[in-house]
Parts: sequence; structure tokens; C-alpha cells
Amino acid sequence: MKIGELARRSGLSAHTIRYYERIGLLPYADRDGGRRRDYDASILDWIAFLGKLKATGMPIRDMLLYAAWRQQGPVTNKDRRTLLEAHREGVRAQIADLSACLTVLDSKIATYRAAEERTEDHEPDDRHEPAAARPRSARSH
Amino acid sequence: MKIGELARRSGLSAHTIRYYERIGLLPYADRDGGRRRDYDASILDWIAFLGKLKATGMPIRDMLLYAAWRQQGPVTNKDRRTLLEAHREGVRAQIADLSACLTVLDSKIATYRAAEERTEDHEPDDRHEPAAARPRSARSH
DNA sequence: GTACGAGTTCGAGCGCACTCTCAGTCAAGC
DNA sequence: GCTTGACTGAGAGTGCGCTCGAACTCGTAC
Repeated sequence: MKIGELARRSGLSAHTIRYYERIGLLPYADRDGGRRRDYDASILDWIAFLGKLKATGMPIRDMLLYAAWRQQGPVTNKDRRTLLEAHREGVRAQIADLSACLTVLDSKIATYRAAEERTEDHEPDDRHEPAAARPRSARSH
Repeated sequence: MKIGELARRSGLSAHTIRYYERIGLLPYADRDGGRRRDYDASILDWIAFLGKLKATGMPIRDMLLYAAWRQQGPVTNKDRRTLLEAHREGVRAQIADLSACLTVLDSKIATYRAAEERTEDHEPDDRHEPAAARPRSARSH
């Protein structure tokens, strides 16, 4: 598989694939007769996994660590597991955080909805939020 | 409240507060006798809310939109609500995505754990991952 | 009156993760 | 033999969100 096809199938751009190889995230690819990269389909699994790490916010420097350990074989299993476990905790925290923010958004949206209903019923239009006037209007951030 | 105290209480740096004012995320602060910023405590709510938007990955350009609408008063309630609703969908998608990644991480970690247990029992140490040898070892990405 | 600490503006610099441009190379099809 | 289009490496550029430094100004304590 040439870089173009890999790009299509992995969702990365060819530029990004070369960049990843350059920094060591992807192993140095075998070259064909010319000096073009020729990939084995198995690279797709690795790219997909990198995608998961990326999606969960792992910085490239940690992915590089993982990639380097992966190259070194099973001796580094424990290191890799430890890294992933730490990262997993981060992801869990992230999810908890997002969920908390979600409830804030929900209540904010509800406030706007309520304000809109009141406005529709009683106040057809107005242009400015008078600083102290109309104390009954929702405090809107 | 001076910028230093606001920095302490909001968790932003004074540099960042000035930067936020410069780009329009924070309203232009009243100045005291000298020309120093003097804040009302209410700004803390707004900063906290901005923090939620940031934590959920809203880009600054969208926060700017929201901030501008906020300045314009209740006429923009609908716009703000619409923006928040769209953002909320994004956050939900994010959470779903992270949760999916979490299960991938879980299974990866489980694989490593299993491999380690097998290694501890039967194979005290080894240095390299032989390409085709030892087919029973877990395929580790 | 002077030293201090906290504040001011302005603009440059940074870290991250790409993204793109350039000038050239190569294989395949006509 | 020539065109086409995908590829090459090197390196510059981009967008984001800060972060920092320099040089200066205040108000307050001593």
C-alpha cells in the first residue's frame, strides 16, 4: 500500500503520515524499488490505536514514548500498561469533568428558554439590557 | 478587586486576564484613580462560565461571539441559546467518543495484564518481539 | 523622598500538532 | 519519448491559546 492509499484508508493526510514517521510515531516504512513508502495493512491498526490516544488527548510526546516501547518488544509491556492506566484515569477524569459542564450548560439553556418564554408572552422586543432595571429578568451570563 | 486578586480568585493569570480583555472575552474593566483595572466580584461568575466553555473545548472565537451577544443584552438570548445547544451536542458527542475510547483502553490494558501474567509464570524475561515467533503471545500494538 | 510591589501597555515568543510549498523524482500509460 | 500524477525530503508557515519580557507608572509604608 502506497502512502496515498494509506492516507485514504487511515484518514490521515499523506503529509501527516510522513510527519508521524519523521518524529517516530510511525515506524520507518519499507520503500519499494523507487524510494517510496510501501505499507503493510497492519499499520492501519496502529494508526487507529494512535487515533484513540489522540482522541483522548494524549500528547504526542507520550505517544512517542509508547511507540518507542512498542518497538522494543514485550520487555516494555509493563511500562506500556502503566502509561495506559495513567492515561485511562485522565480520560475518566475528563469524562467526569465534561459531564459536570454538561449540567451547567443544561441549566444555562433552560434559563434562556424560560427567559424567552417570558419575553414572548409579555415583552415583544427590547434592545438593551438595562443595568439595574427589570430585576425580574434572569441574570444572564 | 485589582487584577492580582482576581487572578488569585479566578485561577487565571493576570497576563491571561489582560489578554482576555484585549481580545474581548472579558469586558473592558473600569479603572481606578491610577489607570488600574478594578473589578466587581460579579466578573468571577462570567470567568467561571468561560472556564466551562473552555473545558468543553469551545474555541475562543465562539466564546467571543457569545461574549459579544451577552454585551448586547436580551435581544440575543435566542442566539446564545442556539450556540449553547449546538455546543452541548458537541460535548455529548465528545463524551460518547471518550467513553468508546475508554473501552478500547480497558481492553488494551487487560491484554497487557494477561500477557504479563503469562510472562511471569513461564517466561522470566525476553528482549525482542520476534516478528513471527511465539504466535501465542498477544498481538500488542 | 524613596524604596517597594503591584500595576500598566505593547509586542514578541512559545509549544503544540500539524499543514503546506517547493523543486525535484519516478512508474505507468499512451 | 512524453505526459501525468503520485511520490520524495527539507523546511517554512499556520492557528491556537496563551505566556513572557521590557520599560514604565503608581500608591503606600517607612
